[in-house]
Amino acid sequence: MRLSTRGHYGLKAMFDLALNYGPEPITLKSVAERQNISEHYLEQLMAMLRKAGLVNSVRGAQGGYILARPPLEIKVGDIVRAMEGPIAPVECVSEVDPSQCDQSDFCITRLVWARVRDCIAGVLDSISLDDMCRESEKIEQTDPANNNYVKDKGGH
Amino acid sequence: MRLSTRGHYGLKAMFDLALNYGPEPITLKSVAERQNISEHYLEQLMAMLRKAGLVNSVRGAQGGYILARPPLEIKVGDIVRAMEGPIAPVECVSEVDPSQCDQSDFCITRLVWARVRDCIAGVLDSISLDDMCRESEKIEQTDPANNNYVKDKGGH
DNA sequence: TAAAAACCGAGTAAGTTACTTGGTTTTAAT
DNA sequence: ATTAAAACCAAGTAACTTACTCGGTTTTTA
Repeated sequence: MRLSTRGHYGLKAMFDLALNYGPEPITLKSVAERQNISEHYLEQLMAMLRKAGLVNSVRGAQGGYILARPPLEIKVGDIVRAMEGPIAPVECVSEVDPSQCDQSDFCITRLVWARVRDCIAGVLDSISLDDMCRESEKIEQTDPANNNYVKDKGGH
Repeated sequence: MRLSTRGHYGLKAMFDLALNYGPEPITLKSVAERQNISEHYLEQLMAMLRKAGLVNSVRGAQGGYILARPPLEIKVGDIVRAMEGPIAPVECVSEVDPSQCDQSDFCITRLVWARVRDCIAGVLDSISLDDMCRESEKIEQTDPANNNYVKDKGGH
């Protein structure tokens, strides 16, 4: 019942882009450094997020990545599905074309897994990147010592 | 976000033992046949369930397996934990000794995974094998054609 | 004593994961 | 025009996991 690092890192990276959301793109290198992820590996994950339409990229010097939509409009569920595929504790209750077994109509275990799937999807789809950013600000207020990976905001 | 077949088959097998719950042990062979699981593989899964204290075994001819407790006292969560380990979408929110990263105190993604973990555990721990048996009877009443893997109950 | 059953340990093919390596292409700044 | 910074791309790979199989031994009942 584990996520792979794709989903784990994918959310970290997207959250990083949300915390640093603005008009300018964020370099993959800086995300990788802040989030402590191998740069080349994160590149592959970013490609998946881009193909899923969750981030846009800007090529060339001063380029980088930006969220394709504002943080409020991106749900954790979108990210997890992009990185891990349809939510499905077992294949026969996959959100997308579940496989049928001969007893699927009467299978009680299947009903259990369907409930698990729905509860996971419910949680993931109820949390937006914006929710996470606001949560982060709350923590920052109670303990200003931690900067939560936000790019240097102070005057230059 | 997938269970392995261990959890999948493990629940099927336990549900089978619950449907056929009684004073006599059920042979692994019959469970394997009804549930369409490789006999030798199921043997290994049964060993895990036995070590977790969820089933008792009776050796020798006419032997087999019986639930260690009545179906009402066995939750799906017990079975999944026995087969798949502690519930943990990512390692750092494992139910059992979660690994710490340097930011765990302030990590927002971690809070998301903790919520996922709690919702999964909540569903799994709210369903007992007895619940599943009752659900099965309900379906049997609406459509008597399907026998839901229950051992032949008719007169001998 | 034979058969039925659980128990046990080792092997294994295929797939997945979490990367790394070594580039090419695009673009802004100089 | 050149340089450097960045995204983009394809392939390889070591380690691990999964889902089994194989070939037995031991226990117990009929």
